[in-house]
Amino acid sequence: MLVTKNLAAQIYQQLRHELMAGRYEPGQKLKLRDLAERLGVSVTPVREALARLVSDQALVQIDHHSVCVAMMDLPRYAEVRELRLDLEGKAAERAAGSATLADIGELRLIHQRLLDARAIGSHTFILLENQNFHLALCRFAYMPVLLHLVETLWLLCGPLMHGMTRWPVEKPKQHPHVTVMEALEARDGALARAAIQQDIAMSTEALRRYLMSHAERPEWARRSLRIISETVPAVAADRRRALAAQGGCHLRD
Amino acid sequence: MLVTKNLAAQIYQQLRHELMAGRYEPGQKLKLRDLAERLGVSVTPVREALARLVSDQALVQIDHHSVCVAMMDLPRYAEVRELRLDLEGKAAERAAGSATLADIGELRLIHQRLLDARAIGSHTFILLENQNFHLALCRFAYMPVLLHLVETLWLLCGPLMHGMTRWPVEKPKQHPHVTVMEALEARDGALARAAIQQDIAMSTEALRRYLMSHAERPEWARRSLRIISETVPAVAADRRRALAAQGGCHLRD
DNA sequence: ATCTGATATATGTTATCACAAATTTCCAGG
DNA sequence: CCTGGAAATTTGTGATAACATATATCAGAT
Repeated sequence: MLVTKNLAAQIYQQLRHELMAGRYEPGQKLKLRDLAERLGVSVTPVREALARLVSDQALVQIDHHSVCVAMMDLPRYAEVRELRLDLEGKAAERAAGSATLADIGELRLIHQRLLDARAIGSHTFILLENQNFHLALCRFAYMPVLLHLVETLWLLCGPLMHGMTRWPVEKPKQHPHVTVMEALEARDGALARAAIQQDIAMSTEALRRYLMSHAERPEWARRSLRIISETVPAVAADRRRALAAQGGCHLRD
Repeated sequence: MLVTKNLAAQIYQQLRHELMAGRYEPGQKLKLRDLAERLGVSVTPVREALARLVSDQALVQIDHHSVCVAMMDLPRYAEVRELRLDLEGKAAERAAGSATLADIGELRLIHQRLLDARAIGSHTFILLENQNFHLALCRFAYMPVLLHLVETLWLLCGPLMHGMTRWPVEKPKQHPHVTVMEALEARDGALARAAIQQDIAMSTEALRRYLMSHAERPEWARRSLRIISETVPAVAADRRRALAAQGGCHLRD
């Protein structure tokens, strides 16, 4: 088994993690040669990595030639929140039936690290371990496609955390994560769903307030909010024409 | 306004549409120079396009150096089906409140083309217009993130349609699409959701049977089913170490 | 002093080349 | 005829160069 993948994949992973960790500012332009120089490689693999992140919608094409970190406004964030409630709720419910004891142990470890990070006041690590907890929970549902969708959502709102210095210190009787883990042990799907949804609702409220206070953005970056779909309706006609021209044949080697 | 985007983006769009239309066989290897020659360009933009499709999980890295069309087995397809029921159901419900008369008119046009295609027995166009209907419905919910997720799911199961020559000729009193459009006019979200879910359930049943009859796949392609997540747990430790090494500083220019 | 236009710099795009790794081909040996 | 291994071909990877376009800089005119 080879541990080192190609350069482009490594760079993609690194940028993806940095994006999810909120290390780039929304609207920030990413320059090819700058990144290449910083990473000590040529522009070719960097281009490939950026292209993949555009596909992930973590970056957006701003004007046919330069890319920037995706922006988010209030309506879009509300949408991400709603979808996270649905999808992570479903994952939690499913995980209650599929998570092994080892899985639950891993969740406990992650949550302990989260508590440690909170104890020393490290916001970076609080964010990171919180993300780890949510993604691990989705992993333990053993639904790879669902996990992919949830990762997409986390990647989307990662840049929002940029510059975030406070994390809500919830004061319920018990941290929702603990309730989730108890529910998994008890194989109580409904409780697991409710608990993770409460956690999402609480933590996203903080981000929502943060987003409202930073509502104004660079004027040119506003456009990135309009980019919504890869299959634009305008090309549908051309698609049909192209398909008709080529008939029903398949492009097998 | 410039109509021509760069080569890599054009190729990405073309391959994406071809994938969604089922013009490639699951497990089929895609060779860089073959594609480049067929498209009349050099390998560089093709590489970028393929990289994006790997991010979309429409293609998978098979052994660190070659990519093939993503495979799907029965459990994974069940997952896609379940997620489609949820997400497209939500979109339909939302669209009932947000779709304009023009939007409903567009749906009617698409459905008419679907009927035309069925009349002449063109399976390619039946598939295409059916896909158009579902994606347009999601578009009219005006939830761009949700639309992106649903497109991801359609892209994932596009290759399954490869070589599909029959489409279920449902015989309910009324085509579910018609019920959807009526529900949108009546602003009845619950009905719209139920109707599109019935449509999904009916049409996916045919694909499920098709998948069962083609269960056996090239041996080496089986591996592609194991590739599930970009943020593998193994790298979590290194991530934390890297973050710690760089402190809390941000990578602003 | 400000605006305008030209030049210069920066930046994205794409083809080509050199290299490495994998696959295939083909020949020798059994 | 089959098998093993070496050579040849194929295929992906990544750097570089040439080019196009956008942005910045600066000089000159009003």
